[in-house]
Amino acid sequence: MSTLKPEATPPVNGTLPRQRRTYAIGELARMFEVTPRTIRFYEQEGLLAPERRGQTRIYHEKDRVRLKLTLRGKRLGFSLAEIREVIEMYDAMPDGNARQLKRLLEILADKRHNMERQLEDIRLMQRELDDVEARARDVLGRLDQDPPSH
Amino acid sequence: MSTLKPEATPPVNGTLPRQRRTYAIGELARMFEVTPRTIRFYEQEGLLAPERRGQTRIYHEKDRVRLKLTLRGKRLGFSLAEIREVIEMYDAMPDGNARQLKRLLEILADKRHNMERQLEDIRLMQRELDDVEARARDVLGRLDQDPPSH
DNA sequence: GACGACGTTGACGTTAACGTAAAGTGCTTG
DNA sequence: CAAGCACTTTACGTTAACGTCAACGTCGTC
Repeated sequence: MSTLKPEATPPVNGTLPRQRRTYAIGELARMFEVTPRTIRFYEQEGLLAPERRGQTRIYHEKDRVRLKLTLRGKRLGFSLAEIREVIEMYDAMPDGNARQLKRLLEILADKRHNMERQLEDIRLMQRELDDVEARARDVLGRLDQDPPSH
Repeated sequence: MSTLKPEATPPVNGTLPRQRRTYAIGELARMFEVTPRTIRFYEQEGLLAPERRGQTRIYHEKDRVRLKLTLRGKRLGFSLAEIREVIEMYDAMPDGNARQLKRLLEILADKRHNMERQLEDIRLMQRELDDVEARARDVLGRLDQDPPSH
């Protein structure tokens, strides 16, 4: 990111520039501002399945994306178990039976509903914040022009 | 909500219709679909401070609003400690000093920033869901017209 | 070849947010 | 007045999501 290697001319082919295909656990951890412990824990919970080179874990683009999605899900209040459920069903999709797929659609509809409510919550909360901020500024202004006798 | 009491003519005065000013803990719990234990816990954590009639707690409109805001905050991923901090500062606002008020504004800005990110997260997540759903429907359709030999 | 940075596997600790169970109080209703 | 129901406090239990620590292996490099 801050290393100034000229990198020659960037490959202008149609596919993604596969310049840096793998990551070590520490790299990934710094990228997303989590600890390696967290990443290992997510693997233990079935959210990641990195390659192994001997003992050490090797993360590819796919794993990085999964981690990103996982963390986004977490910020939205989903539990790791919920996230795993979706990920597992997504992976099993191609040869999943109809029942499983319909179950997946149900789950997705549920998440969607959840996020609709969150959107509404955010709008309401933003109004509250606006309100509180206005009052605070009001009081502050009054303090400025009429400082407390104390 | 579904009780069909005629209620006489609703009071058409300017202020709020003060028909039902207080609530018992169980009532409030049912209203918000939480347990009484949760409500007591929130009190213990300094989020509520209901009146007492002898031993038992009496909740007023103000308490109900606080509980509503608290639960909304929780759905947005705020911790009870964070919520309490804002509530406390809000209560102490009228006679808060400038430093406290500025601190409050900082906190509010922070929450706001948080929610901007959440909005973005939700938009991204909704796209993911759209994508996953489309794939699922695709596979499902294929299953319908060409059932698996199994 | 010692050192430091990074990686690994257990295993136990910690925190938030309640759940649950015990034991008692107070009203009102048959 | 006994039963039942809602409320109370106290206290210990539980779960999720990691943190922390020990003990060890593996590089690169000075």
